[in-house]
Amino acid sequence: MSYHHGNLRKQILARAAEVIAREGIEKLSLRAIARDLGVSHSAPARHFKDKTAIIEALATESFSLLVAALDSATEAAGADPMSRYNAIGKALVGFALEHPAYYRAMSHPEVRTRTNADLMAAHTDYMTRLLQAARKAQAAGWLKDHSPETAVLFSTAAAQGIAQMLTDPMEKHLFDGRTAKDIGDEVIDIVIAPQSPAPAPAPVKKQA
Amino acid sequence: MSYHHGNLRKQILARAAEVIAREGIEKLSLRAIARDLGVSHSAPARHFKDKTAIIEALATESFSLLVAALDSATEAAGADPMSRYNAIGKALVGFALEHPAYYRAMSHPEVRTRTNADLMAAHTDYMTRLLQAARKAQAAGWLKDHSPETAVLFSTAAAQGIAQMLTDPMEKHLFDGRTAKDIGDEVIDIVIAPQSPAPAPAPVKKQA
DNA sequence: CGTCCCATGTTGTCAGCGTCAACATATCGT
DNA sequence: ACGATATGTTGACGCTGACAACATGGGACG
Repeated sequence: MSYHHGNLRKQILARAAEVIAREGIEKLSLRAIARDLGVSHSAPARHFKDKTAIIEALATESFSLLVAALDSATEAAGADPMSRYNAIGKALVGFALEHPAYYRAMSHPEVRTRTNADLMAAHTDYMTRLLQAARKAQAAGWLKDHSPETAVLFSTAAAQGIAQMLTDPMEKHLFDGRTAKDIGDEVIDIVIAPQSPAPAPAPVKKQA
Repeated sequence: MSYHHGNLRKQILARAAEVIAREGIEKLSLRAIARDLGVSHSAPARHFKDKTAIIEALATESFSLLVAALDSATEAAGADPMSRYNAIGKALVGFALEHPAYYRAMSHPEVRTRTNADLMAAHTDYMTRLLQAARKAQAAGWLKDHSPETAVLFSTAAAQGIAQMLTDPMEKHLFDGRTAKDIGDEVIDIVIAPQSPAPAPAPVKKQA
């Protein structure tokens, strides 16, 4: 009971995520969080050296969650390399729609200029998986004439861009009655077809 | 001479643009701007009701500049509809790279939730042109099976996404020595081919 | 030419913020 | 049992955006 709070750090992150989701990342206030948690105004300082550190922690956590989500989506997509990369794209958009706070934390410009080791590691892990999956999709015929870097830039640009537009109040008029998720999926199918083309020339030969 | 400053409004916008370009939109401070312009701390209030109003004004201005840039790029691209839409994409990325302050103002979340009439009009004007150009590109064969809204969402998502990634310190490792502009152009060429395919069937007939 | 209005700029104040330093207390290893 | 240390508190500082009350000077209009 207590004076000591227990797991303040975790609760700060949770509360911060709520606020970001509901009111936007701009409105985040250390003091408001402290008040909400019934703790003194500078208690959070023991856990986060400054305000950005909270967003940074959220972003790091977010990369892990995202990688996990991508992994499970990839696995569920079967063996076809293009299906798998397509599933990654859809999972990325889905993640952004379902966890807006985490997603915004990841793309916050303040975070992107910081060189925190944990954060960078999480980001590298994420990027590495993307590059690997993209390479395999290229081997199956997708964007064969481009470097893997370009392929990843194009596809993540499209995925991140559509995620942003689908959560942008100013672009709602383009929805035309459809749900954000449906539009996202359709756009991802343009970026990379949902399955590899048939091997083409020779008639069917090897088959299970 | 003067107590009255003259064109404070214009200078505020100019100074704000500088600050945003150099230090990011987060660091914008009304009082700092006032100091820089040698004016009292609440002089800006006569011209902008609050801080966001400055960003809003910048965003509105930005949409106009962007539309102008897209128009001239379109014109320079000739008559082919796909060439024209391709040029729009490249011009959009170029604009983002050349005028980061304006571009960031346009995409600032705070601005996107505001329903300022001027801003909405500028945005609608922008979107209308995109839709028109996209429709013509579709008539020439691009993304024929999708609605114009989907086509615009996909292409602007990709363009905005790549613009963001190209200005993101955390993704520099994907550049591989190339310039941002070159990568942007390559990505846009993936989004929409730089010219319409030959009409296919009949051999060459009409020619100058 | 006079005078009044109002756009523009100033001064002063307020509450809220992030950060820091100095202090208090609980928890844990020994 | 006790002392180190992690965690929380209190108080202060300078900054911020916003507002209200006031000052000034240029332009409209007689």
